[in-house]
Amino acid sequence: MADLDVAGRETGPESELSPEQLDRRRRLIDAAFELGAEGGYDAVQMRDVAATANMALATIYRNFSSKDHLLAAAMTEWTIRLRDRVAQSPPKGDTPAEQMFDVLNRACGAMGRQPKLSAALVRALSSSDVGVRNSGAEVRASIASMGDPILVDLDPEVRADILVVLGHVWYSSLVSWANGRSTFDSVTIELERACRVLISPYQS
Amino acid sequence: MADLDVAGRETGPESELSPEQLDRRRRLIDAAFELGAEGGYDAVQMRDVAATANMALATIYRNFSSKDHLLAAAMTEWTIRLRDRVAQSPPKGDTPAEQMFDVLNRACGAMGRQPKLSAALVRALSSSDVGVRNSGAEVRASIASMGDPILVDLDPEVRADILVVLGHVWYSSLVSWANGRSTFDSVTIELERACRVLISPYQS
DNA sequence: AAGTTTGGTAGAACCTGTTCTAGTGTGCGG
DNA sequence: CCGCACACTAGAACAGGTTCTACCAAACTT
Repeated sequence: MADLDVAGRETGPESELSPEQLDRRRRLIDAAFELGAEGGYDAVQMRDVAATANMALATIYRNFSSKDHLLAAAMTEWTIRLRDRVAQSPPKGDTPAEQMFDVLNRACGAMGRQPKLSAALVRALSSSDVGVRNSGAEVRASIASMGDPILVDLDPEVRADILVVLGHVWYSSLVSWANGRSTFDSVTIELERACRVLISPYQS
Repeated sequence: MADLDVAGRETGPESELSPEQLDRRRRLIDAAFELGAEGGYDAVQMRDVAATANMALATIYRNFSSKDHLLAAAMTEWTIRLRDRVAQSPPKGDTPAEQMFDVLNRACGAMGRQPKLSAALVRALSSSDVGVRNSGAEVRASIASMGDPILVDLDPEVRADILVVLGHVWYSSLVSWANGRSTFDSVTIELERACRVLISPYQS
């Protein structure tokens, strides 16, 4: 276990975690969801998380390196659920640009329905905490994987470039929104704009 | 002055600020630059800023609503200086995509030479503090204004869309870097990629 | 000139994320 | 059975951003 610190445990082999530890982790993430849904980022206070999850404050820090790490782990879970749900129904729209927008917008729609929680999770994603790194990468990978099938007809390199740029737009506009600098509608607008200007010119 | 709180003062008429106040503001931003250049975001501690600027802690909060607001104001200044410097020499490159990349990359190059300071400023930009809003918008406007002349031949709407998307990429990759999630090189790579995939297809 | 307003100062106090201390089981190799 | 390692706990302690208290001085009012 020498190569697994509290931050790395997140990505380490699951088998390293005992059932009790998995249960604690679950309770912690659920507590984060609960408090975040009610009052957003500021309401996710570590003492309250500990109380809600019925464990000692110090125990949280045995599982997560920081508040942001905990929230980012919650974000990872949420994103994976989202991706699976989005993947169930085929994208609407006649052109790849429209389809891509539909997929991204559906994913964001779920966030719009839980604004306080989503804003809290997104805010955590832009923390400099080391434990957050992997979560951020996983979230991005989920986003990319939602869009990948839509662009199958494009040159692989161009496709990858487009997806990466879309990831940037997705992240940047969500952070703007999560920090209260723009309305949720503007996230939609930015995504639509990006899909249009990025994908349309490549349509054969 | 009823419509000017501590956050709004930033954008209010300059005439509202007395010379003494302007001097204090100057000393504060300079202190932020100094401490940030030495030790990055964490080293910009409000008690130290106060000491460096030779004023009381509470006085800082009369001029800026938060640490992040102070750093964001510093970022605004820095960006304006940067823009003016970049505007002096014409962009290198044969195509608009290359020229745009050259401009953005020169701007980022200056940041690479002051990594701790730049990272501190960028980190502040993603704060949810209300005072930061305007600074963020101004920074973005500066970025857009650097690129605007390069794309004169494009349809104005497309041009605006491209600049906005580039702004997202710029912001997103810088935040990644500032939070230690990627190297500075990757900022360059992301910008190059975005310019290529966004602009090339629109070249007449 | 007295009063009021404005902005400054020193320093304590407060809040919340994070860490530390000391002590309590619990499982396990010997 | 002993001792040890390890995860957990309660609660104190610490750190740094932010706010509060009490006080002061210059400028403006009348």
